[in-house]
Amino acid sequence: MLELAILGLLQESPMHGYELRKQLNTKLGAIRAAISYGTLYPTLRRLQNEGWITVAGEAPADTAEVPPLTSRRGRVVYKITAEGKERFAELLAQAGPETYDDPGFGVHFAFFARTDRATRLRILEGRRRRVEERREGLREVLARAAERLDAYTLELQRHGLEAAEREVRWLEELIANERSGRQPNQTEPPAEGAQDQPGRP
Amino acid sequence: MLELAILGLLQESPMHGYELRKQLNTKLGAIRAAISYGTLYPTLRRLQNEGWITVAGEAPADTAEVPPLTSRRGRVVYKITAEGKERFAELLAQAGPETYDDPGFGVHFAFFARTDRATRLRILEGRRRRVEERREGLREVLARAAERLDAYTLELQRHGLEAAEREVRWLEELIANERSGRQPNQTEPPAEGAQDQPGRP
DNA sequence: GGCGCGATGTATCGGTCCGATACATCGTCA
DNA sequence: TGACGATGTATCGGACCGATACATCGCGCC
Repeated sequence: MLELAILGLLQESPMHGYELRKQLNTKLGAIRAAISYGTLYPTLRRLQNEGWITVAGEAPADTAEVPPLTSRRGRVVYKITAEGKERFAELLAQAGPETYDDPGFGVHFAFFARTDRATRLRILEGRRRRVEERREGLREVLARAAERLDAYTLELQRHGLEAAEREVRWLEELIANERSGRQPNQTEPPAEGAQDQPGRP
Repeated sequence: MLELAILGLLQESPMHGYELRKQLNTKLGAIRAAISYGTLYPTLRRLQNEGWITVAGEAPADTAEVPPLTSRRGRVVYKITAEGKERFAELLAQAGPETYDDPGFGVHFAFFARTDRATRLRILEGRRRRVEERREGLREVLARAAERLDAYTLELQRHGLEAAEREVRWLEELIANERSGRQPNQTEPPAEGAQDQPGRP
């Protein structure tokens, strides 16, 4: 979940916590509201203990990616390790849990550019199945228990049903695109160097 | 959150945990996937300690609402207290936290039939403001950081933006309906006895 | 000259909720 | 008789959040 996102962003460049949170929010802004520091810092420590990331003291001026901004002080810069890259690939390949409202799908999707097509298809189809199940559940409630629910609850179910139908259509489109080898939109694939190998660092 | 939903359902009739979970799932099916027992039972105990609910031993056969099904055994039937009803009204009146992806709005909405119009409008408008903020944030990312994100991440943002726009329209409609005194759909108001007083038991 | 104020930056704490798991009873169908 | 699924209660570890605390920096305003 958050572990996957952190490793994915640190794979692009080392960062300190504050910057990491900002990038996390723009990358995952469509999924979750804003990641909390009460989650971020303990998770960073856990990743450190597991050996997936290391701290790189103060921000070194020799790295062109991170402009030193002001002076050197408090900032703790995190950097992914070789084991961390393996862990990232491992997390990328496995789908999240079976629940509908799990944000794991969105996080996986946000890193689809680093995933191979077979895994993308597997995850998209798994998601589609879950949303379809939810859709059927809502339809059943609306068809069979409608008279026992008040107008507001019914309206809520209708809205949820419409959202589920919409997401299924979206997923169908994405799956069709994947099968025909196209990108999700008309944009050219990035084709930059040294980040197209999903599994082996 | 869950406390509000439990008190709301127990207000209608006493229930044991298993049945409570089922009704919770149909009532809130459009919001959350399925409430876990690891949440339900500790919450029930907490509500009991606070005095909002009491356990009613075994299922009494004299209550017409709860058919005894099989024999009397393990089942723990929960019942709301007078203080619990006050607590329910108090929770109903106050809006949830300020975050976008909080399920509190949906739970509130599911009990709108028990809320007065002013509170309904306040909650709907608060929700609209939050979704609008999220929508603006996504638009900004799509307008200003699009070239730094890959095609999949962009597609995710687009889908999130569309969902946000859609929800704003939905909320506008609901707000307009509230202002003109209509129900969310064309259904007649229930008009059953003794449950139209939102605040005072 | 100085003073406040918002952005930057790290960190903890209590609480909510989830997924997995365990265990026991009941009715049904083979 | 015995396997199986539905019913039913319960605990445990872990993920994540919201509030809070605290410190520094640059900038504008008086």
